[in-house]
Amino acid sequence: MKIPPVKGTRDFYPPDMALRNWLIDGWKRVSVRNGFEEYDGPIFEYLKMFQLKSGDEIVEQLFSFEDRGGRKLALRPEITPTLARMVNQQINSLPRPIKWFSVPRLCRAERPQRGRLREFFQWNIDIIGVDDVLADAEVIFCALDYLQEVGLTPDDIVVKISSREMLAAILLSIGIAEDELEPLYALLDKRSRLGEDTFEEMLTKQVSDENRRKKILELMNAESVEQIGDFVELSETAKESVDELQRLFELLDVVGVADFCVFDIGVVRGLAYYTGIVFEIYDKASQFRAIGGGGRFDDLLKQFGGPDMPATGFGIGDSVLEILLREKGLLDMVVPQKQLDYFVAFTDKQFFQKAIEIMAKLRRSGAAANFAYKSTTLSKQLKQASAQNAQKSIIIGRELSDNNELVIKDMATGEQELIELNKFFAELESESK
RNA sequence: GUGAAAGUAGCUCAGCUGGUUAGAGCACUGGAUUGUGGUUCCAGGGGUCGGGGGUUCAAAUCCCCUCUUUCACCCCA
Repeated sequence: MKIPPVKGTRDFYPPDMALRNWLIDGWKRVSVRNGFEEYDGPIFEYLKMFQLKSGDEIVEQLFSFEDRGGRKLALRPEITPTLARMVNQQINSLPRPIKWFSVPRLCRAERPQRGRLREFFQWNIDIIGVDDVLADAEVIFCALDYLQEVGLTPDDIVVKISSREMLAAILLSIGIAEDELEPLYALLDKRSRLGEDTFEEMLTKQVSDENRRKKILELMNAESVEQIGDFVELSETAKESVDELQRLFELLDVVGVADFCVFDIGVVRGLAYYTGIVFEIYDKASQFRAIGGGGRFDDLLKQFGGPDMPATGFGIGDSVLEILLREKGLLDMVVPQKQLDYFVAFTDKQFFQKAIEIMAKLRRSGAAANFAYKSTTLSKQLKQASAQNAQKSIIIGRELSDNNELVIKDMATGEQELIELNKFFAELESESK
């Protein structure tokens, strides 16, 4: 019986695995140089943890199950609730600010499509305990630090930034009721995809007052933070949020990533727990779905039974990123599959034992070494050496039996040199130290 | 979850107005090459044509169901 792979999952063959590791190693390296420490949690949690604060969207996409003790569990669709749980558990002993990152494997029971799978990896970084917008700037910088490192430029990607807090303050100040906010967020989020007429039509359904409607439509035209005040009169709280956004853009300019960043009032985000600054990263042509996104979730820790502590962070998934990088040609030269330092070949059966002895010695001293299982011609063995990307081949033959010498062949240049056996290993030892 | 299109070798695809043992390129294995590889040449393995059912003398080809993928909704990594 042939069993197919499960819908929306991927098999990682060695070349795929090499790429995945390259991607994830990059995430980790950049996280560390930005001052973040790695953490991880379990791949499943109590179902109710995700039902609590993530919002309906995520809950609908949960893979959930019951264990033998009747516990209702779910595979994690995101790691932020786990982060909140973990931080809360040790909050009194953790030095602030808490700057943590993780590369969790996540599962969501969505309908699979290009760039959207049922199992994927996500790079998350979070700063907990800093309410200053400086933390939001740092988080955005960190994401862009990585994206730039892999070769993406402002011509390729854009970070769209807004503030939920500001949007709420403005909407409230023009007379929108508190309970009307959520559905309105959803509509505003969709605006760019709907087209002007449809958007106005749907807005009319939600906001009956024509005056308010007009103000919202005007507000949508704001192309920069500075312009917002031109379209609507700002309340005191709205003004504070606008100032905060303005400061964020100044900071992004100071750290040199302003070229990537734009203000976009349409960015609201689906997860329910976002409170302040929110952002999403897209390819410039808007050809693919969002590469990543994030924002402030100042209430989450408290909602999970912890202290009132501000937090901000982002997530970037592996699948859209990979599609984008491939399209931009940035994966072409990446990722050598197999890196072998030495391939040990022998010219005659009589040298076989010596060959595996030397191969074992190479491995013990830290070099990656392989050899041919079958005793075949030297030609065949060198062919294998090439196929395995060996940097050098060691040929064991009469030179060894006559003069105790190895033939070292550089596979890139084809050049060969003779070196005395003990001298070779002495040099190898000193290199590894 | 809703709507639409596609599924032929490991990969990219040809064949499809139904008709002899289903093809190519790349990849893979072996040989040409008895002490020198990445090139070339030759040969070989590999497919119940996504799966199941139906129509027919005859199905990769037509019909139905199902699975998977892709696209659009939905939403976002």
